Amino acid sequence: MEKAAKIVVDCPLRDIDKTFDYMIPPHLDAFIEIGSRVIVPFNRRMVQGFVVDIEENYINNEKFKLKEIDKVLEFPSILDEKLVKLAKWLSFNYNSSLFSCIQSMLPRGIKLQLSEQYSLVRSTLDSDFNDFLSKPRQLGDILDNFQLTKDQINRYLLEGYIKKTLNIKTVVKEKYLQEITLDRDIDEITVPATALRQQQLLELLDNQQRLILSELPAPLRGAVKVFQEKGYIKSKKIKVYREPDTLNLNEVQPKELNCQQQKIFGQLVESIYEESTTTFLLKGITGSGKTEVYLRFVKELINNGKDAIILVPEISLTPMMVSRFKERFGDMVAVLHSGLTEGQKFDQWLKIKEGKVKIAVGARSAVFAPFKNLGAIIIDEEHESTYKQEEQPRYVTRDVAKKRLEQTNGTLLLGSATPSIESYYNSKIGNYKILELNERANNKPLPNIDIVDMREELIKGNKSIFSHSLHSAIGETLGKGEQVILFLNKRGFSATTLCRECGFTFKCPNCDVNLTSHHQGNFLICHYCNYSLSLPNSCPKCSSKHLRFNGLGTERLKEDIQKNFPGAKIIRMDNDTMSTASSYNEVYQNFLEGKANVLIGTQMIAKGFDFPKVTLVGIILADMTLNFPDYKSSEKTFQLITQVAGRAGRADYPGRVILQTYSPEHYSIRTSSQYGYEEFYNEELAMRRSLAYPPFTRLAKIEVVSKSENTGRAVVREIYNKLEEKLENIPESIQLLGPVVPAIPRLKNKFRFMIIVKFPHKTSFLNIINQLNLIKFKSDIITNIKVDIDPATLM
DNA sequence: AGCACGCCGACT
DNA sequence: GTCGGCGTGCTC
Repeated sequence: MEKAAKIVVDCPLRDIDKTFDYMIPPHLDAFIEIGSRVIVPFNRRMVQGFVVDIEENYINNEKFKLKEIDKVLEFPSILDEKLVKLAKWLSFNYNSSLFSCIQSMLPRGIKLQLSEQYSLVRSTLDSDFNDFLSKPRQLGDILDNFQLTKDQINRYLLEGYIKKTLNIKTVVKEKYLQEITLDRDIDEITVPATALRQQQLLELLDNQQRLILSELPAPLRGAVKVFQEKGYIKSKKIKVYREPDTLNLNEVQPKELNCQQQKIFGQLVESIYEESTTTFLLKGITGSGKTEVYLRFVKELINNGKDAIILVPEISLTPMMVSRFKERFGDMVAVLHSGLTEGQKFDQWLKIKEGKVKIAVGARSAVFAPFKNLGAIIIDEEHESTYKQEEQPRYVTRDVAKKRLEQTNGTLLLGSATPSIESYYNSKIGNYKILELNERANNKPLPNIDIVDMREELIKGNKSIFSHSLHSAIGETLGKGEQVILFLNKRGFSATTLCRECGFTFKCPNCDVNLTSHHQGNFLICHYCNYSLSLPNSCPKCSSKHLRFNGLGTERLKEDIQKNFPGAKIIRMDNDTMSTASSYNEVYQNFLEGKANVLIGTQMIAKGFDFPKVTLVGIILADMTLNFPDYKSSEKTFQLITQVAGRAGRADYPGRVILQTYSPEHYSIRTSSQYGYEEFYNEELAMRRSLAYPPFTRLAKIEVVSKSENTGRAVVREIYNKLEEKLENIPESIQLLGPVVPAIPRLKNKFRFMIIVKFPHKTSFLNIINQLNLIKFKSDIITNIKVDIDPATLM
């Protein structure tokens, strides 16, 4: 009786989701489990792989003998069985290769670089060759130095002159420090009176007992060497975990919970002891103290011996959340997000894996943090679209979290001031339990939102981008020494640049979009492919000199503010000004300290900011997000307005919000200005129902991207026909739409074609799409096929 | 992805 | 004849 293992190999294959079978040799049997990382021979070379299944009674076929697993890399295994199970679920549900799913669960730095080396076993007739191979050499090295062919090398191998060994290198190395301590009684050590450095070192060692070699100044390291030679000291390697920078931490006493918070806390605590998974939706207005509830809940989990994961929507928000948790839980917290260095990521992951921490705070991929006894996952700002992974595997974090928690009967806690339509609907139909916080902790009312109809301003003869009321409000606010935030969801100077005589507009040569002007209009840049061009003096088509900037971006807004309010000190915050990782924090500090009094920004200013002196928020043009050609644009607009409005009046001064729009009658704008989530939800849900959009149906987006327009069109047609044929015999109603031409048909010089599928929640569609093996429709290397299940947008 | 095989043209 | 160009096919 023999054992075999199913293994996913680290090798991109045409047959996207194939596993390969290998024998488990008896001497490795004790170390191989589901989730083990192994090295296997694969088509004349060695590759890395993961064990995803073990077959106990494998009968080896004489005709087709399986190869054996060569090495096991870690024991206990790098992934546990539960995570492998989750990877299989991911692979099935998001039409992704099992390998890509496993990869997304591990830090990239864990990857190995394999290379083969040759060394001498017994002497050949060529003495130069013998000398050369006295130490291990790469094949390329040998071929460069000797007139040998690969065949001749292989003959040497066969005849036993040389041998091949596998060299395994990790991309990221674990970090160690040298710690030195005295190895003798201090009285036994005599240092010459002239040796100043040695005396300093001895004194330091006497005072501090242990010293870290790399922290000593260079001259003292010389003295360390002398001591080492004399045997006065011993040194020891100590493992350190690389830590990301954190904001300044203060000792913080837990805040008293108010009545609402207390009640919610009670319900969360109850769920810890339940033998099933509960999903809670915590709907709490800005400033209602959601984080304090998270902190208390996590404390309770830890007291029960469980681990917790806290997810935040983007990297810039992690430092805030991390410091809140570190203040309360000290070094029980690990941080995981893509802004860390490879080494930091690796070490933070290792700390979790080794059970050294109980809490992980991070971006979406932290949902896979390798805790053994996961008690809860908290998803803060659950409605954010950043929780959708846009690369393979294209998962929805909320659904992955739920699936993962089912393995340990853990609790899923979704928090938001403006829950996604899907989540709120789920709470209405009883899938999630709703928890509500509608009192602000400081009892301050939410700021008033005044809508200004920009059409009327135009009729009144006001052609500027500021309505009368916004203009005077900015003046007043600045006059009182208070601060203003202006929100505009478009970076750059102007949206389009056109010729006033012939109507020519500047377009990107690679994408079907207009170029956005930057740097006072001197440069034209494509926001999709970064193509840029300096603005010519005249129209390329008719040579007219009358070029005009149309539409408004943050850059021009800044210029206009400067013109209208000469005393204003302005900071701009958008993708262009946020070049480095630290700039976010810099802007935050500068504005907080009052070094500027106007903050202009795109949606990145909508979240997390807490400035006590901001009393006015201006939304320059709410229509910008509203007119996005996507079924979620109303929802996004509502959420953005609510969030941005929440930046005003956070401390002692009352705040106000002025919202400028050309469509004040739109329900997103109407309801958000009243903080009417329920009204918005009802209108939006009715719309979704009538048009058959989520949550009433599920969506899939199949996108064909090709350098050749004709190939792309042909491939999408072929897929459509095949799908149509497969769906014929299915009783459930699955709706195929397309092929659809997307809003931007050409991006980075590639043509795009889409098929949209609407399918029910209980579905066999996933089976069908997985069996279809779309890769085989791929006719050439210039055509790509992407499948996105539950996409964040249909664009 | 890599690695070998094979089939064709350019050269000793 | 044979060296090497890269198109094609396979990987338990």
